Amino acid sequence: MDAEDRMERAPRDFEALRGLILNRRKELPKRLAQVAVYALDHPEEVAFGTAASIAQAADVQPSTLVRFAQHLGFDGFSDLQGIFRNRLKERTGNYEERLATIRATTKQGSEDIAILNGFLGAASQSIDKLVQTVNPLRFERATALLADAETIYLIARRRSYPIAAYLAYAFGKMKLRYVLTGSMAGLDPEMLAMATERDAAIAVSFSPYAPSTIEQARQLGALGVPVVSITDNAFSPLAECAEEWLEVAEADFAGFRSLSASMALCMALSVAVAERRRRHAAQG
Amino acid sequence: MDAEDRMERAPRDFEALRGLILNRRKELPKRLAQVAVYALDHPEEVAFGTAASIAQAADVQPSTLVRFAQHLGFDGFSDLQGIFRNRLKERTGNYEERLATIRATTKQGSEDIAILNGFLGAASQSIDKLVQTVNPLRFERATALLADAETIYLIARRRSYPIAAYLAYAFGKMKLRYVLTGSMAGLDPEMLAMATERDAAIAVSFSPYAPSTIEQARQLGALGVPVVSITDNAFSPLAECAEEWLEVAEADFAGFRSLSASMALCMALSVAVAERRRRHAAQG
DNA sequence: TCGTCGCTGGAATATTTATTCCATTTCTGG
DNA sequence: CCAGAAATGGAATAAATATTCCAGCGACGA
Repeated sequence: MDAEDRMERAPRDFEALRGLILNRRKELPKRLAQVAVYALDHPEEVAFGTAASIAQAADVQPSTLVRFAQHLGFDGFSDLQGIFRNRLKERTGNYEERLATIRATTKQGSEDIAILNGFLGAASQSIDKLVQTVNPLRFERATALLADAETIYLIARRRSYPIAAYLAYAFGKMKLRYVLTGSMAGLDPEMLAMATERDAAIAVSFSPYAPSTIEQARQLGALGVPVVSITDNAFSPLAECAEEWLEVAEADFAGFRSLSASMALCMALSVAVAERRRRHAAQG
Repeated sequence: MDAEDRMERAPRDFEALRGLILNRRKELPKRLAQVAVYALDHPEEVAFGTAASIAQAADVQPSTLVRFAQHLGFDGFSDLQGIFRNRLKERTGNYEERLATIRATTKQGSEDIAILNGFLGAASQSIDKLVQTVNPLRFERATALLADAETIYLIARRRSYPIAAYLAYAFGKMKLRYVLTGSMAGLDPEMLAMATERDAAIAVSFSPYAPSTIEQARQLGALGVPVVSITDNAFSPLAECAEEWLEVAEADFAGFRSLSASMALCMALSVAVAERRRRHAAQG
């Protein structure tokens, strides 16, 4: 019975395994479900890791891995792991193949896929470019400046607004005090008027620059509030009026500029600021 | 001397290792040369196999493998095998190249720069992974589904909210009718109740899933509104309740997951939908 | 031709890694 | 609320795997 079950159930290829896990997902006990999620989320780790390392990463006991495998009809964990390894083996030769497939698909007229590939390409390119061109010194100065601030004002409109929204989320998570402008119509000037020299601001805008971003950055600058700006060009009005500025040149596809590099930069900026404050707090 | 040699010689990445083996090839004793040839010829076997299995395949003794590794400056066979495994893990386009650049920068830099490089690396990796794993068919179906909708409801909270904010911007630009949820406190249910089968929705959420996103996606699903969801995992509640779903596995740095790939995917999705409508309008 | 030195095979050992087992906890149905 | 069943954690055990060691072999120089 048991052996028979195993014969019948244990899938021998990854897709079947994936399907089986997906089906069983709901009827799986807590820890086994945890393993299921981890396994499908981190197939490489499962393929290469040891039972102990995977168990630790998935926050279960090694024995749970074995039980999970047996539950699915495998002999043991090693048996299950074999499926994950085979998948990787098979896939390795296929990378070029896959790219070719994508290209072929594109040519044979799926415009949707062409667009997707275009944007992925643009994103990839933007990040590469940022890696190459980022000025480390400026990034450090910007971080230091923001780490010293009491409250950080976030200024971004239109296309750049998602970046400010992300910064707001991250700052909130990390307990850094911030104020997001542009949320309540018409009240921004009053809110910004309360900023002091001990605060700071992040202004984000790319050509064509949103007038209100520029205006508010200038207003804060006039109050003596140090402004860190993120923009696309040394001649940007934001570069002029900011105490410190960072350049991000996003590649575009079909006239739509990527946001990927700016997003990565801002994520790094927020974490770096939090980290610096933590260090500072620990020392002082 | 011996230890010093090891320090200097043992390469830490596959390309360097390959170069080293190629250089030494001629001055290597017979059996070790045999291993060298086999290793470069069957890197997958070396990555996955055990010392015994590889030894058998290469027609040498297991101890020869250890000697080979040590000869090259590694601690032992396992150490050498690690290089082969990492290569398979990281094998994605020009990713290795990028990482090399990043590593070089990181060494000479401060912690701030390390953080920046970490996020850029994660972004890069996420995008590469999306390129490899995206399901073109699903992307097309999602596009088609959204192109047919009258109004598109955008559902995303917390970390995913910036993505919805971007979609709102893009849809606005392209004159696609949309409704962004979560803006006015408490009125979402009433707003969503007005959706019909002729509309559609995009729901975005990553683990840990925001409860209100799930709830609203389910509410719309129950009304017969087709939902396209963007999530990180086949087990995501969003994958279950959606008519069509797209998987984005974002890499993380220091526990903060990148948004770059999701962003690129959504940009592509919005443009593809607009483009499809344009085509359709031209035809019909 | 002999002795030395490095290479090699293979067994012995050490180490790592998977698996099993059982006491304890957590569910489930009455 | 209680019994019984299922699931779980963690230590004990078994299995596998890598590494070390050494005797024998073969090349090379004296």
